[in-house]
Amino acid sequence: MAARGELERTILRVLWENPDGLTAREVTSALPGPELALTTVLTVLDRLGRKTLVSRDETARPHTYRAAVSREDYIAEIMLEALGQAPDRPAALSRFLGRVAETDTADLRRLLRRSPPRH
Amino acid sequence: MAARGELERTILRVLWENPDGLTAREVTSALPGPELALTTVLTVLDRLGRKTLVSRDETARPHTYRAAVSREDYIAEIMLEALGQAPDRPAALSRFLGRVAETDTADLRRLLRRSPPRH
DNA sequence: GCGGTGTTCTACGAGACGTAGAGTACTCTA
DNA sequence: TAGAGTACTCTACGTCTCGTAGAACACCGC
Repeated sequence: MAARGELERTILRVLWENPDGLTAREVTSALPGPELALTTVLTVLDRLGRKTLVSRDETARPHTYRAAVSREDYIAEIMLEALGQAPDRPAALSRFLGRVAETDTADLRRLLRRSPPRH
Repeated sequence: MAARGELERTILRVLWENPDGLTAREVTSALPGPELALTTVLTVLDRLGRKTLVSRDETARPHTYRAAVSREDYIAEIMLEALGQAPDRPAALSRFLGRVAETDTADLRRLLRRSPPRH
């Protein structure tokens, strides 16, 4: 299940940028724009928790919230899910390659070289 | 804008599987499960049209509906959009490669070989 | 025990989506 | 060319997600 709302994604981003975790109040402060009510942020953190995208450390009293998935995993997951819908995967990959930036194809080449094919 | 609902995606899939286009009634028949009301399908086709995911030929009277985006483009678009959210694109690509099937990495190698880097 | 702060419960409005009836428009045929 | 049948549009409603936050409850330090 993915974070589909704007606020959900923004909060996830804030948590990704603070790997050590933040309190709800800190998240609130870190959010751009006019400050939201603390309860609003807590509600969204709770929803993200139900989606297992955020975990919470309840040992200390102002609980600490952390992203439960790495940003890269999250993104890779979405990409995989999209690719999984293709009946013709090579075709989808081909379109993908045709649209990514040059630097991305260069990165892909490098990455594929690093982990050579186990025949 | 992506088709987020189940029915919207299913209808898109039916249209992708019938590249010559279908009438609303034909879409209705092609849908799995108990037959929906024709108006239901027409409503969804209209919504997909507003999202520019479906086009319609109005010259003949039972209008003909077609997917306005290829399945591969649609999928590549979602993948690109996800990748675009990564501040560290190579890292995201790396995770992606680490999770795709072996056949996919093989395909990627082949595709990257076919269109060599313009240094 | 009390006051302040954090957390949970409950709620509401907006928007997307599945669903489809009522009304309107078109077209074919008698 | 008028009627019948079919297709399309308009409107609508229930459900779900999401942004938003107050009210109520729990906890901790003084």
